[in-house]
Amino acid sequence: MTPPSSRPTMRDVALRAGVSPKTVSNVLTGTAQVREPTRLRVEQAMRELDFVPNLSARGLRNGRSGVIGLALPDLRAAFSASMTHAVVEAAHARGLVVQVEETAAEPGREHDLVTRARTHLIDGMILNPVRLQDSVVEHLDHLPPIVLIGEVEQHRTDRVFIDSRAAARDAVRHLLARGARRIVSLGGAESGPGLDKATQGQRLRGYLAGLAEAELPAPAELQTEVPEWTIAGGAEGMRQILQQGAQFDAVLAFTDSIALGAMHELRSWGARLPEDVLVCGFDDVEHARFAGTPLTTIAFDHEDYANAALDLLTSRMRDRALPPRAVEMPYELLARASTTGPPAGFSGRISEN
Amino acid sequence: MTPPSSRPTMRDVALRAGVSPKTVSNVLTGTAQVREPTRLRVEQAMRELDFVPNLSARGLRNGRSGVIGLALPDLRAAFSASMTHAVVEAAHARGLVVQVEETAAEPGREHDLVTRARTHLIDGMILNPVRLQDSVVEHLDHLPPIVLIGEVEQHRTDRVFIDSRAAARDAVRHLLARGARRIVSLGGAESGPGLDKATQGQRLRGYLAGLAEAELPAPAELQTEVPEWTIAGGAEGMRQILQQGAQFDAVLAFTDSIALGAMHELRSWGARLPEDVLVCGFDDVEHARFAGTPLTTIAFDHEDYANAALDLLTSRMRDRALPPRAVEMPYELLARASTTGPPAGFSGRISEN
DNA sequence: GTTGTCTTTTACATCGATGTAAAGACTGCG
DNA sequence: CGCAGTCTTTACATCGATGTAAAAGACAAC
Repeated sequence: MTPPSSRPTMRDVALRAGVSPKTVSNVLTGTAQVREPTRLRVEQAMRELDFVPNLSARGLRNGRSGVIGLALPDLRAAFSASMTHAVVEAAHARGLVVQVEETAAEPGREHDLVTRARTHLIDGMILNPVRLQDSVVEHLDHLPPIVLIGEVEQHRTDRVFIDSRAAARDAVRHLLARGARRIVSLGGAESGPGLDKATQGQRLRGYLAGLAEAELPAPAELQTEVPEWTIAGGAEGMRQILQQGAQFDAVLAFTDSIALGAMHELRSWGARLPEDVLVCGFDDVEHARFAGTPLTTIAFDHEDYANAALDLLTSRMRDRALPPRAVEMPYELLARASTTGPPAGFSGRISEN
Repeated sequence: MTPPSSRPTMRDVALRAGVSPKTVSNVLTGTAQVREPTRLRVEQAMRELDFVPNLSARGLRNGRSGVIGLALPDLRAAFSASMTHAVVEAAHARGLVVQVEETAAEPGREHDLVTRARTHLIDGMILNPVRLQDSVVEHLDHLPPIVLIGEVEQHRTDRVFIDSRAAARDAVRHLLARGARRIVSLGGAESGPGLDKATQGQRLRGYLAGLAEAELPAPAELQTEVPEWTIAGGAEGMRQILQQGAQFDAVLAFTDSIALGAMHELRSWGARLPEDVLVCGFDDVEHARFAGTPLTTIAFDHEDYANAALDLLTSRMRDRALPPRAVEMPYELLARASTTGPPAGFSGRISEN
C-alpha cells in the first residue's frame, strides 16, 4: 500500500524547473551558490507546485526534526499555561516547534516520556520534573538533550531554576513581618522517591528554614499536601486543614493556583482575606494580580525563564559535549493585598469574630 | 557531515538477533507472523540495545508521523489551557502526540500555519480559528486533515462547536431575567475579514438577538472590543467603557478570562458584584468557579469537546474522502453568584450609592 | 522419498531530502 | 585562443523503516 501522498516533491520541482533535485535542495538550504536565473526558475516552480519540503525526510537525513518537547505536570495549571506560551513563543523565534506532553496524569508517565523521548521525533526536551528519579538521568547519554526547569538537585543535566528555597524563606519572612505566626504550607502531591529533590521539596525546605530562623515551631498539622497543583487541588487541601480545625493565620501556597483555591475555600468558611488570614503564592500568573483579593506571590519573568531554557537547549543541541550548566533566574516577592497584615487568625473549629 | 546518530537501528538489532532487518520490522509492526523463538530473540536484542524506532524514518515511509497540531489563539488564556489539556489527553489515548501553535501573536500566523501545515510533520490539525479566511480553506485538498473547533460559518471542513449564538442569547435572557436592562458585550479583538464568521461574531449576534427579542436597544457604546482575550485584555476593555462613563447594569463577556478581568476592573472602580453589575462569561474554566465572586458562565464539557474533535480528525485521517461533518456539543448556563440580581447599575461617571 | 502447501525469512526497492564527489560551464588572464 | 581556477550542476549514495516478491524452510500426505 503506497501512501496517498500526492504532494509535490523536490523531484517534481526539479523537473518543472529543468534542473536536478540537488539544485532545488541548494536553493532551499543555501548550501551552495545557485545562479540567479536558475534560482528564480526553481522558486517559480516551487510556487507553482505549492511545494513544501517533507520534514520527515529532512529529519531522517539530517538527524534533526526541528521539534522540541515540553513536558509539564498538569497543563491545566495556570503556571503551565504561562510557561507553555512563553516556550512556544521562544521556540518559534528560534525556528522550532513545540510538542507538549503531560506527566502528572499517570504515575509512570514522566519516566516513560524521558526514556522514550527518542521515539518522539524530538531534538530536545524541556522538562518540569515532579518525581524524576535518578535512574532516568542515568542513561542520559542515549537521550536527546534535556533541560530541566524547576529545582532538581542533580548536576548532570542543564537546568534553569529560581532559588525556590530562598524564595519560600523570603515569603515566610514576609508573612512573619506582616504579623503572621502560624503559617500553613500548602503544596506537594504525595511523597515518594525523587519528590524531595524537586520544586516541592525546595519550597518546603525554605518554609521550614524561614520558621527556624525565627525560632518558631513547624507543627506537622500545618504542613499539608494537595491532591494536585490546581485551583481545585488547593481548595481541597485547604478544606482538609479547616476540617481538622487547625489554628493558623497565614498560608504559603506552593503555586498561585493552589493559593487561589485556598483563598476560595477560606472565604467560603467565612474567613476574611487578608484580615483573618494572609496568603502568599508562587509564580505570579496573570490571575494572581486580578484575583478578588490580589495575591502576594513570588514573581519571576516567565519569558526570560523560557528563553534561558531554550538557549541552553539549542546550544546543547549544537554541542552535546558541553558541561552541564545551571542558570539561576532572579525572583522577587510581589506584595499585594493578600498579605496586608496583621491577620486575626482563623481555624475551622472556631467561627470568626 | 554524517549526523552523530549513534543510536541502534533495526539493522543492529537484526544483526544481534541473527535475523534480517525485515524480521525485526515484522516483530515491531506485527505485519507478518514471526515464530515464537525468533520473536523472543529479536525482542531480547531490542532490549539489550535499548532500541527505539526512528519515527522520522517510519514517518517518511508510511506518510504518517503520529503527530497532530493544535493551534489556539493565545495559550495564556484559561480556556486554551483547559483545551490543551483535554486534547493532549485525548490524543494520548489514541496514541498521538500534540504539537502546539499559537496564532494570535502575529497577524499572519494563522494563515501561515494552515497553509504551511504540511511542513510541520503533522498528520492532522485542530484549529481554533479567529480570523480564518476563506482563502485558506480553498486549498484544503493540499492540506492535512483539519478540524475546526469553535464556530465558523463554512461547510468544507469538519468542525466541533457549541451553538455560541444561542448560548449568548440564553445568557442575555438570563441577565434580563435577573433584572438587567443595559448589558455590555465584551469581546472581539479587532474587526477584519473572517472575524464575523468566527466565535466572536456568533457571540455578538446572539447578544444582539437576545436584546432584540426583548425589544431592547443595543447601543453601540455598550458593545466593546478587548485588545486580547485574556484577563488583562478584559480589564482593559472594561476600563475603556468605564472611562467613557457608559451606564450599564450587566456585562456579557465572551470568555471567562475576559469576564474575570472585567470583574477586577469593576471592583477597583468601586462596583459591587453582583449588587451593582451582573457578569456572565463563556467556557466555564476552572477559575470561574473559584473566583472571588463565582462567575456565571456558559459551560460545556471540554473533555467531550476534545474527544469529539479527535474522533473527527482520526476518522478523516483514515479516510480523506468522508463528507465534511459538523458536531454540535451541548452547553448549559451555569448560574453562579455573579448574576444574583437585580443589579443597581453602574457607570464610570457616577459613583455608586 | 517426493511433491505440494503453508509458513517464515530474505533481498531489494522505496519514501524525500541532502552530502559527496565528480563533471560541466564559465571567468579572466596570458 | 587556450588553460587554470572558480562557480554550478549533476549522478549517486545515504538516512531508517517497511512493503513486495521471491527464496528458503517446515510439515503433511501420498
